[in-house]
Amino acid sequence: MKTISRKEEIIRVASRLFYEKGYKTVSMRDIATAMNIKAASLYNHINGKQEILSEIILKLAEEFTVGMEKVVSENISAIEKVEKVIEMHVDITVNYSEALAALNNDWMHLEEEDLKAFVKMREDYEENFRKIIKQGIDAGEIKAYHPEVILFSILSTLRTLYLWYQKRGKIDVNILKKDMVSVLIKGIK
Amino acid sequence: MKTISRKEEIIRVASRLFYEKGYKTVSMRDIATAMNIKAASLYNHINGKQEILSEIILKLAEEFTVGMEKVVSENISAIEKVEKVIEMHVDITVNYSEALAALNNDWMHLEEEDLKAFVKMREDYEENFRKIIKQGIDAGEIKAYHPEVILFSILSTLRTLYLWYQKRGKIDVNILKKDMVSVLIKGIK
DNA sequence: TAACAAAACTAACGCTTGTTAGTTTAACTT
DNA sequence: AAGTTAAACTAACAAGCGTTAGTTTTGTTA
Repeated sequence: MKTISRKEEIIRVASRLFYEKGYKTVSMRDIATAMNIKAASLYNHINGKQEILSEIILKLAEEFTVGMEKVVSENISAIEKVEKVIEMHVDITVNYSEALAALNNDWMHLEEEDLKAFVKMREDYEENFRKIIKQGIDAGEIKAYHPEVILFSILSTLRTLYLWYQKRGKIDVNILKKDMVSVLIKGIK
Repeated sequence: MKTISRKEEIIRVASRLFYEKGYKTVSMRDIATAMNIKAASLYNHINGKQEILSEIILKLAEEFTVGMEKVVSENISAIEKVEKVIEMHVDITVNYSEALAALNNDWMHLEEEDLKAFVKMREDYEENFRKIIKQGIDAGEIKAYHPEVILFSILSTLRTLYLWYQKRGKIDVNILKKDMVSVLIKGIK
């Protein structure tokens, strides 16, 4: 039986607050109050505010990186790869919709080491996506728009999905996947 | 000859800093330092930090509202209306790319009155856009996906455009408009 | 040049921030 | 029941925050 540790609980509560108000606006006292303890008690479980942020963001970034690498290595067409990427985004969004806010809005508040690691992962991710699209265009599966514009359009939608997923009553995952694939793929095929 | 007032200069400098680090992270001393003056001097021109934020956001929101109402009132097809909306977004993005960061990321830090006004404008805007899409579906001009999914997909892309416009060397406005219309419209038509 | 207004300055305020040190309580293990 | 450890507590710190009051500098007009 897996019980969640106090540290994990702090991170979960912090994610929710960061989602609502942003990293800089949420104080350690805010997080503590939400857990019915005092701010100083948090330090029995974590090293500081900064650590909470990097745990949230880097763990998620890892998830995206691993997912993307898996898709890239599969022996399927470019369009199918794009579909898989979309489905991965939907899966992660559904499971971590609150943590995604920090990744999207507060990554610039990471410190030196972590910031560099995050930016690297992000760039690699985009580069992998870009390659898939180019490969699809070369194979004649995807319309020959500027790859950059296609990449931007799809990624923008996927990255903002967590906002809409929260706002409108958490639709069924499979329906959501189907809708996203439809709207995002049909336009470029 | 129109010279910009000191107040306008403060707002311009603040916009740039908010774009880079976010409203909460930027202090009045940061803004002052960027202008080579002391923080207290800012108060000769503005009433407070909060006023800077609301001037930035509400002025932009007004711009969107007016633009949308103009499009809605035109006697053209739904698809043409969507095109006009996309072009309006591109125009505003090009002219106010830094101020757009505050509107997108820091609107929740507005206070009571201003916050209510902003949310109202935003909702009205989305509702107008939604109506255009539904009208297009009814007229058979737009594919019969869920209107909400189409709305979300297009708006996400447009709202994030300011990030990409800054990152990749400020492309020519007309080319950008053409690309955006292509990618966003062809998928739903 | 004297007068005036605009816009800078210094100094300080009350408050909140993240974090630490040291102590007490609560919950298991033996 | 005694001992041990995890996790809470109180109290305080140094630094940074937005803002105010009062003063000095700067630049323009009479």
